[in-house]
Amino acid sequence: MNPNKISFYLRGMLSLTEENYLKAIFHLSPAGNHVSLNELSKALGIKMSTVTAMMKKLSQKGLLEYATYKPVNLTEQGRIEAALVIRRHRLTEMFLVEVMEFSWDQVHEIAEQMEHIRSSVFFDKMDTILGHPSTDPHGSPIPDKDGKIKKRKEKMLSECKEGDEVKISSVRQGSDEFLRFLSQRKLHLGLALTVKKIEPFDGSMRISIPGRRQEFLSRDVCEKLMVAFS
Amino acid sequence: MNPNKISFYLRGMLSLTEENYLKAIFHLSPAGNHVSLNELSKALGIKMSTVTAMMKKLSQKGLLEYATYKPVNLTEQGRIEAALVIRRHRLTEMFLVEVMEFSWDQVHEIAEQMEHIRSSVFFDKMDTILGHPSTDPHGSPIPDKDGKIKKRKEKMLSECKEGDEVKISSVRQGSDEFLRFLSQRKLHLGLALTVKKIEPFDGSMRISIPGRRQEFLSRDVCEKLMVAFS
DNA sequence: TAAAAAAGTTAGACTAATCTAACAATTATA
DNA sequence: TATAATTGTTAGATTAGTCTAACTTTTTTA
Repeated sequence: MNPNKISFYLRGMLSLTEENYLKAIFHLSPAGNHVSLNELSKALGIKMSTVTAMMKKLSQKGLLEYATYKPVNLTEQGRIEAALVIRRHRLTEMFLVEVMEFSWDQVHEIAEQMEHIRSSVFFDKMDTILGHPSTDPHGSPIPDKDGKIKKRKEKMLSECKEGDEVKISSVRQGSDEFLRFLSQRKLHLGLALTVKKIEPFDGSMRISIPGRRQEFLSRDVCEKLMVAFS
Repeated sequence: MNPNKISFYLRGMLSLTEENYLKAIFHLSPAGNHVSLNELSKALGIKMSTVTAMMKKLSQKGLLEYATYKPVNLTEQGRIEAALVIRRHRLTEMFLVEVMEFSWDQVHEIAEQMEHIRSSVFFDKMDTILGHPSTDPHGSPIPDKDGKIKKRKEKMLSECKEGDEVKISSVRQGSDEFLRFLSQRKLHLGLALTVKKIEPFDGSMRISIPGRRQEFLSRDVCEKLMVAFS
């Protein structure tokens, strides 16, 4: 066997591809609900037939529960493995932003590759350098070394009611375009805001931010911004 | 195609595996001489039949020159590609040591994986942070962005000190007799060796060569062997 | 509820990278 | 130089991950 490949299969015996499937399932249902193969297929950009085959394999390995014509869900072990991939991804993003001074819209692609690096010392070192951060640059929680994730009580901004005082805690669906928009409007993580008015006909919001004029956000934006009560 | 894989084939269209072959050939003959498939097979830990197949493929891609039963050598393009892999490897090693404070013996394995990351900004950033270093932590030169490598000054083996890890880079005064001696002792160009002990009274050396027993070389021999830091 | 649409499965094929085993060419050596 | 050892090649098989195409099951909808 290629010695370069050996290291790829030591920890947990998961291939890069398998890790990506687990991660995708986790992201499609962070709460641990069942995920349809169709969703998964679309999320990964891989044909359903291939996904079916992989589900059998991962089920065989005890990482998820699968029965024909049924949606899948991760086993405890599968969730842990997925969470560890996400841990590496988010630690990397944090490292890229905090230590290497990348902007937060540049880091995803790189982290996508680095998350598969086989070296626990490497990620441990990042963790230490960063002072054991609890979230990544987008505000998403970083799972701990056992794959446990602290639940944050956050919700979509669109679920808030008038008068709520909240802080932007994370961003759902962080496409480059959206991140650029946020940056342009100076809507950064941790920003405190108050919901002033919700337009009933289109769900858009008028919000106030200390030191600024009131601003409007479309329902679309409100559904992508996650907030927590401060 | 798997979108995760797409990014793997953008730059230069080389797979991780192909990059590893090019790198290995380069390391076996930094000076650009021919490399036998047997050497390559051993260096990579891959069976000769597989190596033969890959040589055809890389030759097809214009990265090396290959004819059946003949040793190979890299084309200009092949050398550049190899040098760029090595650039990424060495920049990474330097970064791991200088910025992340790893010790020099921990970094190789990690760099081995990071060198294949597809992101020029990532390595550019490392380069900037490190202040455009010219060598890695082991003293090996870092190729520039065009794959050009500064010629290293070689010196007589006799000028080395204990602990130096060098490669035989050339031979001074190549009398037939001396060349025969070298061949008999299997001291060929490119051979990596470590200076273990220098006898103060006669300048003879005890050296170690991977995979062999320690050997002794007289001062005479040490003055005729030119070496470079690998 | 029957027909249509969507989701899921199976079979068969392909590619990259590997292997083993048999054979061929080259090089070293007795 | 004949023979042995080493090096290199070819053919055929394997594995992981992917695909297309035909088919089946489940879900939606008219």
